[in-house]
Amino acid sequence: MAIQAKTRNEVAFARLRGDILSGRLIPGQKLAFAELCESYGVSVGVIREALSRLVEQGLVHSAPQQGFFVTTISGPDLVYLTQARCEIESLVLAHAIAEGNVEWESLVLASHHRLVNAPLVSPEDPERLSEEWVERHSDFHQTLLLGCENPRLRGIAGQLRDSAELYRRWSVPFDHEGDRDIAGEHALIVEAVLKRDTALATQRLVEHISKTTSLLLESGVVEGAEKR
Amino acid sequence: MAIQAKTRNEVAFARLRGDILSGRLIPGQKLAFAELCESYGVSVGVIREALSRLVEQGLVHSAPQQGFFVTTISGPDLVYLTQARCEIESLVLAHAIAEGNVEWESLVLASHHRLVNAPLVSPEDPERLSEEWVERHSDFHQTLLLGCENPRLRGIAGQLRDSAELYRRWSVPFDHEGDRDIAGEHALIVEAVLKRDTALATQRLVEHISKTTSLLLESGVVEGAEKR
DNA sequence: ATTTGGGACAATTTCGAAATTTAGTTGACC
DNA sequence: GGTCAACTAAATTTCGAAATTGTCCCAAAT
Repeated sequence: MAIQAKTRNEVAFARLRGDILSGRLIPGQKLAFAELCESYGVSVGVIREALSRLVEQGLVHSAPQQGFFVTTISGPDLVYLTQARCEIESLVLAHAIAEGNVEWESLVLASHHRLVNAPLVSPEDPERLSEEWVERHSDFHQTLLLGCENPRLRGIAGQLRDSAELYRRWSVPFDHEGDRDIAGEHALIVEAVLKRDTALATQRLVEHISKTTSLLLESGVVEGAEKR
Repeated sequence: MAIQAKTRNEVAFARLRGDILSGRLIPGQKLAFAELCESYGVSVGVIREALSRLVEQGLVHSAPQQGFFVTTISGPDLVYLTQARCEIESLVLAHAIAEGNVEWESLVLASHHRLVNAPLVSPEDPERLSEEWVERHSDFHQTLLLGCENPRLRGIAGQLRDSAELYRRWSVPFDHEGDRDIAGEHALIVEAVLKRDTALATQRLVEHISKTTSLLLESGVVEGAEKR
């Protein structure tokens, strides 16, 4: 008896979700059933169910009788998303600083250490962020908010962060203007969090989030991508 | 050729969602396929897809190989949900007051007027809120937040309000302590909103949301319902 | 030259049964 | 008398084809 605790639906959902968040499936791309069925080795019903769940998460868009597509990106949406993230992640981080215990502080330190010791750019393509760094970066920010006791607030913040992952593929690892230090920004956030300085921590988090969006908008790559 | 713009999936989803939000399907209840298929006149695949979407909305819970259930309610969850609603709806209302135009003010007045002219309790059962009032009450609160330009923030607030509908079935229309005036609370919120007094409006909104939760927790009906 | 209609093709949507798994019950054995 | 195993029954999960709908191309008419 093979150990198959997870249903085929769950694995298809997890894999589809991973393919979208990692950028292997790019915004605007059509998600055809025939192709996905063969690729994942399951029937259309399983794929439909997984896609429906992703629609509700905002990662996939469905047009009735027309199919499913990876949610498209756009400049205005990025602005809205960034505003929402700044305000809500600040709120949740404030809760975390107020409610988090020593165990949480340890987790923050640990996840930050893992992030620092990850290569920023991919070995094979120095123009793209490494998958390892993206994974640890996501973990680090999620851990920052883990001190907040309210699971509803944590869930909402995580949902917004997932949506933002759609844009990460287009982020440039190097700031060509030369005046950015991502690692330093993370370190400053950790410092303020451990000092329990809520105002300083939220301010630095907002600047960190805003900076990424500003550079992305200025690069003009979003407008180029949304034409698909 | 019959005009059927909506797929069977969409109608099943909408109807299931309505049945849950209106309390016809109560928290903890099992959602068996055979029953739903006959009731809605569709096959299992359609039901599965609709249920999967509702799972992602937090209205339905799924246990692999075991079926789907209406999300259960609990005291702790109600506390978390209320805290999240207070903080996020305040945030969105502040945006609405800052960004909303005259057209939005008109919508607020209109939806409030419709709410005032709806019967509070059901004609056949004076112990329960009327469906008409619940519908208009939901519309009123949604309209309040409609002035916020950011669709992401509006969506999050609406999502939290939907989750709170699971608890509305257990709300008592009459405050047996006798010191509550729901209609008055709504009027005060409208007044503060039209005066563009952000601090006062958000304060009154928070008190309005908190009051409902307090009465529900004090009544002890939630602990009785979650035992199912 | 543009538009309108028909028709073949491809894709999504829906169905109903087969395959798996879980829950409940009966029986045998310690 | 209690525990465990196997069997039965009911439910979920999965599949693959049928039905429906949208898309595209081409021909005919304005």
